[in-house]
Amino acid sequence: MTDAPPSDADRFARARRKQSVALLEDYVELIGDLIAETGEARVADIADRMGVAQPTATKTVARLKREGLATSRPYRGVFLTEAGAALADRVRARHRTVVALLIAVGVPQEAAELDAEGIEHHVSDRSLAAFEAFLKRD
Amino acid sequence: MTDAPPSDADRFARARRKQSVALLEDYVELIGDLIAETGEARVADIADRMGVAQPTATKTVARLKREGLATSRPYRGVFLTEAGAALADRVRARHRTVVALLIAVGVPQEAAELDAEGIEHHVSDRSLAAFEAFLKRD
DNA sequence: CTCAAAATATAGCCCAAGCTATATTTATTA
DNA sequence: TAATAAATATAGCTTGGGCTATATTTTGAG
Repeated sequence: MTDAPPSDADRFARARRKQSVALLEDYVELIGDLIAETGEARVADIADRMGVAQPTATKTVARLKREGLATSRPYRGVFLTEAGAALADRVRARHRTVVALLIAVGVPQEAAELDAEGIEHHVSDRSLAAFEAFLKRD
Repeated sequence: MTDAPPSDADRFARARRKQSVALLEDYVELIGDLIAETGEARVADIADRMGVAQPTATKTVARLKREGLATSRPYRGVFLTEAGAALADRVRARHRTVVALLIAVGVPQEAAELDAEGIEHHVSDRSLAAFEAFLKRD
């Protein structure tokens, strides 16, 4: 009996854990985007694109550094570590797949892009694989 | 130009708002379930099913009361207001639809039930309608 | 009916994530 | 190059949602 069905408490705990990394995923993806677009990720731009005040972005970047996902020096731009860059790639790919899946089942594009922002963080690898298989069908 | 495409900041802000009501939705649905199953919703049972400590459940119930979703008297069970019961019904229906949609696109049942717990809170009415239409197809 | 057990409430702590206001540093321009 | 503007950091506050420890109330057994 090593795999009894997960209890409600297990499911809720899992959703809480996913939520706690969601913000880190968003920041890492955004930093990767900014570097790709403009060559650097400045705190002011991160704050602007995330829709938060600048000190909020500074604080979250500090958390990214604690978690080994980013580096930065005072008054300078933010960079991703290897782990951060790898996470950004995975998050970006997953985001695209979620949007495509939503559109494939009939969700209008704008709603798909809005909803994907919250949904993506809760899509497990198993679900992601299923989404990809579904999108490849004829 | 009343409907320019939502900015990144808009999308993130929207996801943050959805997240802030997610916990209330879960509690309200659970309280409805407990009342249906056992005739009453006790704080200890809520805490157990949510997988949190009892004072955490007490505090969240207080927030439900502030938001007009539940009522309770000291040392007594928790009840839903009309608004709370209506929300519980909507949440329960949406949860079922999300699980069914995930299974319909090929997600294994267990993964579908786990992932739905986090996904459901970010599914807009437009997406929900699309899911229902998709599930009704031949 | 009393008293012990169970349930609930309260106090007080932590951390994350938001904010405003202000200090500090870097960059630009006159 | 000195002064100003822009960017970043820091301080300190709020709220939400966790926790443990403990007080209080209700319930149920003898």
